[in-house]
Amino acid sequence: MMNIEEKIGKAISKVLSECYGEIILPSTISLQPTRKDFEGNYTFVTFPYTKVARKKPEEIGEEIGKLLLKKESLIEKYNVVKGFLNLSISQRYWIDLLLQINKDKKFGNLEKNNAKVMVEYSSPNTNKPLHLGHLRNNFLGYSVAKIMEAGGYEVMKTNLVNDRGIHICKSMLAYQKFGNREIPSATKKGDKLVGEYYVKFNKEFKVEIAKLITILKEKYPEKEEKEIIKLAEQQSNMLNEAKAMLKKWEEGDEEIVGLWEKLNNWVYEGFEQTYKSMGVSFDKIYKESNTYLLGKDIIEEGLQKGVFFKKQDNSVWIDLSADGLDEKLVLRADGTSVYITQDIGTAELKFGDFPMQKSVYVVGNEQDYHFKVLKLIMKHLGRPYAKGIYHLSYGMVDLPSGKMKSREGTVVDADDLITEMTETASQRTAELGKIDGFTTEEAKKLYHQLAMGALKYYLLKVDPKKRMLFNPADSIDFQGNTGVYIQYNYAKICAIIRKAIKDGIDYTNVTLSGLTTIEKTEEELIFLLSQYPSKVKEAGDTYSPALIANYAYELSKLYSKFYAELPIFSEQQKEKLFLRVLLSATTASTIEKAMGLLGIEVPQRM
RNA sequence: GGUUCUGUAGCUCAACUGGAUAGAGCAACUGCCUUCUAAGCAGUAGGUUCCAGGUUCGAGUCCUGGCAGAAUCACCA
Repeated sequence: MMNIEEKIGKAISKVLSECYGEIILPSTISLQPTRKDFEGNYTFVTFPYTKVARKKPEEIGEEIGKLLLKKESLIEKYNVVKGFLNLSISQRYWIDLLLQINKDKKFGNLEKNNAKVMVEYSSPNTNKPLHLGHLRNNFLGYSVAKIMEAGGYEVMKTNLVNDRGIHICKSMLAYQKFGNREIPSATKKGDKLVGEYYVKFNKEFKVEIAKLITILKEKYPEKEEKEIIKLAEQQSNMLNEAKAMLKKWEEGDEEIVGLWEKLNNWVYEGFEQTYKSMGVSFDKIYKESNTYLLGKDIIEEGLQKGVFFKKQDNSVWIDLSADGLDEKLVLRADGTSVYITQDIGTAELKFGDFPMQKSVYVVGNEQDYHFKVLKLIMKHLGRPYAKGIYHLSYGMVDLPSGKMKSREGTVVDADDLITEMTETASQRTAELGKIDGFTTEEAKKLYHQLAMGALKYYLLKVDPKKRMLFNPADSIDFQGNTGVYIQYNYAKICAIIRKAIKDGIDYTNVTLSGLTTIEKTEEELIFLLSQYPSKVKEAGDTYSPALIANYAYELSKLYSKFYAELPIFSEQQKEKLFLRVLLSATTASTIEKAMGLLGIEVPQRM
């Protein structure tokens, strides 16, 4: 099926070339949907051609419009307002288009493009539970993966777990000191338990540091605050013990590794539950404990290639001043890795596992610099996948009180938030008296769907790179521009379909051959439905679930208008009735697909 | 201080990549449940798109210079 926009574009380009003797490529022609307040479906802007044509924009519009009317049978009418040529497509075209869309089972799934993309997201630390910021990350990552899949890519979702390092040792140490053999329970998941010990460490550490600072200040009244703090940290038993623990872990000390495995497994079990309730999943999990030594061989390679250079102290650097950045350390003087060393190695590992054209990293915007550097380094090393590295950078979710700090325990916990939302969904549903005929199981499922719908939509409808404010005091809305609104429209359509089936209306095999005119709202709805594939493409090209979210809302809103405006089952003309049921069904399946790309389930009833 | 990102209605966000009179939701106000689900529909009100220049037929969008906020510029990850 040839895209109508392409078709019109070609026709316009031909007509333009004929009239004004200059070759104008179809690709340069911009065709836009006509604004609501004007008659027509597509608008062609004639301003840019005044120079070539040596005519007024209105005249060009008239001239082109007249010729198009003659040459392109799909175009039925036109009108010109200033430099805008508005074209009306025949209503029969829209009816045929709807029939086509409905038959196309893969509508919205773009053709396979034989390219692979890896999406890394979530990437939690095993010393603290998942919080609101992770929710944004996980929903974004999962959704982008889905969108790329629909865009024709072969997708691999990965999760790089940060399961080692000094921060992990901190919770291990606190557990060792104060744990009393506590184990996870029904009321306290493993990740929560370990997270508590991380907070405990920091609390104790703070007390110790405060004491040390007082003593040191007396001892060295001449020293500056900064120096005192540094000294205090050097003398801190807590910190030194944690460091010693890390060293033992790296040496493979049995007891420490055992403790590490025990705590981490608790955390994984906890995460597993949270991921499940979030509805996200991964195809492959990488652990930093396996990757943290990678990358050194590539540093060696880079040295030989002259991409990197050694300083006198033997530390290895890359000079990125030609790229507008500065020098960056890639290996310490003692030969140990830094963060970027591992990421270089991991990038290579990933490409070996899954030779992808694109590699998406869903990571917060505080790491913009890091990923810029990573991409440049891979480029200088001549890696084929360097070009495809894309940092999907998203803004932090702030609280009214400011930034969330796990260290101090001032975070909105993911599990708590989900529970709370489910609670709200249950209350709202009860208030509206909408649980008639639901079993307890079904009701429970619905509450979860609604809660997650509201939450995911809330986090995904905003442009990823914008930071957002979350106020726990006013809960996430269930009315207006929300996930629940979209789910509600879907459920309403499901009721229509159920009724149609019950009444024996077979709308799936109709030709609607007697129908020549449709209502304005119906036309608009078909038009919007036809836009779905290009939205999928655009969302994939820009890695933006927000586009899909906004589309799903617009579609629901327009359907809602249609639903209120036009009768379905009381319609006397049979073919109109069929058309409306068909339109409803197509809208429902498109809503379901779009929401699926966001990772949001839609209920049959609510 | 350098770099990057952000700034649109009281609040939360859009705006088809430079197009027509900048659109939605929340909050406020007015109607609409005896008709397919009112978690809804229709409407009213709300704007110097941070400021100042520039580019052109045309700027929220592009360029320059400011202002405000955030992140980053760690041999932390």
